[in-house]
Amino acid sequence: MLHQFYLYNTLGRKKELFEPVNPPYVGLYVCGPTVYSEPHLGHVRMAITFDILYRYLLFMGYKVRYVRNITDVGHLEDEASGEGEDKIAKKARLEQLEPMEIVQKYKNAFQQALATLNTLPPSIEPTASGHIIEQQIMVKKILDNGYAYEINGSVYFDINRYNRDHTYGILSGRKTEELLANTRTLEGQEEKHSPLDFALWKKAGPTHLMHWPSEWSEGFPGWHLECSVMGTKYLGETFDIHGGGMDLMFPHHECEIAQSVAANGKAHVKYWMHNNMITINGQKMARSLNNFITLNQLFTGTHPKLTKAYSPMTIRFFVLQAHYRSTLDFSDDALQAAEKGFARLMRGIQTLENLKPAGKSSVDIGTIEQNCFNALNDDLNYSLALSCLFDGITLINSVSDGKESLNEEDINKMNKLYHALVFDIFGLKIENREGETSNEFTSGLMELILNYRNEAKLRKDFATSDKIREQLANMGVSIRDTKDGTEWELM
RNA sequence: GGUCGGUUGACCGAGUGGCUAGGUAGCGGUCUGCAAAACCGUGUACGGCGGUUCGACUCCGCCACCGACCUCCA
Repeated sequence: MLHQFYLYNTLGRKKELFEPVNPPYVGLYVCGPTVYSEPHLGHVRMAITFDILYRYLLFMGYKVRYVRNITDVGHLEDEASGEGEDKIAKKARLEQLEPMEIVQKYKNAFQQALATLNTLPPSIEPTASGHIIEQQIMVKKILDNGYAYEINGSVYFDINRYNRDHTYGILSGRKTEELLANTRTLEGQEEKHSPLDFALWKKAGPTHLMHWPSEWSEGFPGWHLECSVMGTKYLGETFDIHGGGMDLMFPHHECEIAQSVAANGKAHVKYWMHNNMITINGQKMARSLNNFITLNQLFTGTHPKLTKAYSPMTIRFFVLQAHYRSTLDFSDDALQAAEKGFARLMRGIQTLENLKPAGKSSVDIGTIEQNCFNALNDDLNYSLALSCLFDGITLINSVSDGKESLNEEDINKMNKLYHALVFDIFGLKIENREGETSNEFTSGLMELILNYRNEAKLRKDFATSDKIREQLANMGVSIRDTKDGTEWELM
């Protein structure tokens, strides 16, 4: 199948045909989490969006190297708090732990949470602290090229100098003059020639815990350096796709571009992709706004805004329902709707797997497949593709009800399509509770119980059969009588 | 204030110059001993005001409101 895959490039603000720099290889770099607190719903949007992109690229036959960094060298703390203190260091002192202990703890939490959500692990998950030398080399390169200056052991990027040869702001559409007009006067900025200049290397204060030696000072790398460095180290000086949340567009990604151009003479990224935020009551869900819901709270239902626990696949389905460039508003109602929608999809696939073939098909299957891939090829519109799959689910159910028919070939095609889309590309999976439903002992018991119930039904002893059903329900087992027997599942 | 984006039915949320998005909930029906599931039917949805057009929710203009970014943030 020929895939004309279009991606919305933030650089240029329009959809462009995706053509890898060096086919069939694709380099994908995504800004990962800063690991100093629990993973929350906001992180999930990023992880799932780019997981689906990664899976779809693989599906199309590309050889993809997916790099997602872990920021373990904390960025500067809010300057208002004084010393430009390293965030990770600050938290570490509060909890009386080594900084690297914090990093390890939340890194583990992230990796585990993302695995639970069935995201594929990146090919490389580099850390900023593991690339201090490379970052220093890049600082040196930028200094050598004349786009930075050293002062008091710190090195700053020189925006004015850069603007003589290039243009700062091409990604976010910002103009230097306008930025300057709106600059706030912040403390600790006297060293900079211009307020827009940003640190490439920062001398560590006496209270600063995370620091490394360098030719300029004992210090730490600037906010934006790690991504420029690790992206080009593992994917080349110019690679295909760089992703991240919209809130990183400026200044983070803008600075990345400037750094790469200043160091290597060319931009390092062909397609910039930005996912939108998850909102709660219309406002961005973020650590800094303190309105976030952690994944743990979602999985256990322990948050005032939640009426119950939601499974990882429900969360994934929830995220899947909105296009990645739209905001997605969180609510308990929306999650309940997602939970039921996901169950319907999974039941439909089960029905599809058990469909009896007819001599000929009464409907055309081809349009469903066509619609699904048209949607995905149009800027990864997975929410539209999902709605196409639901059209197919209605069809599948109709066939199961005997109102429509499909021949064997079409049933096989449908099976292939649904498995490719739902499991391989969307990354959903059937959630059966390990150890609860999938052992022989349990299924033996259930068969025994349901047999007794069916015998009661045959005797028209509905009082008994209903009592069994009720008691099973109390234990969390729901049952459904079908023409082929009785099905059961854990609620 | 600047830049960018949004405003869709009870809720979440796609999309298009004329044809049902989809999911969830509701209502009516079919099936079933009942329930569940499933199927069928059903709701004068597109912020306001103008304009372009044979026709606009979809294009243009103005206005209102909301949000993101401009400071670490997915």
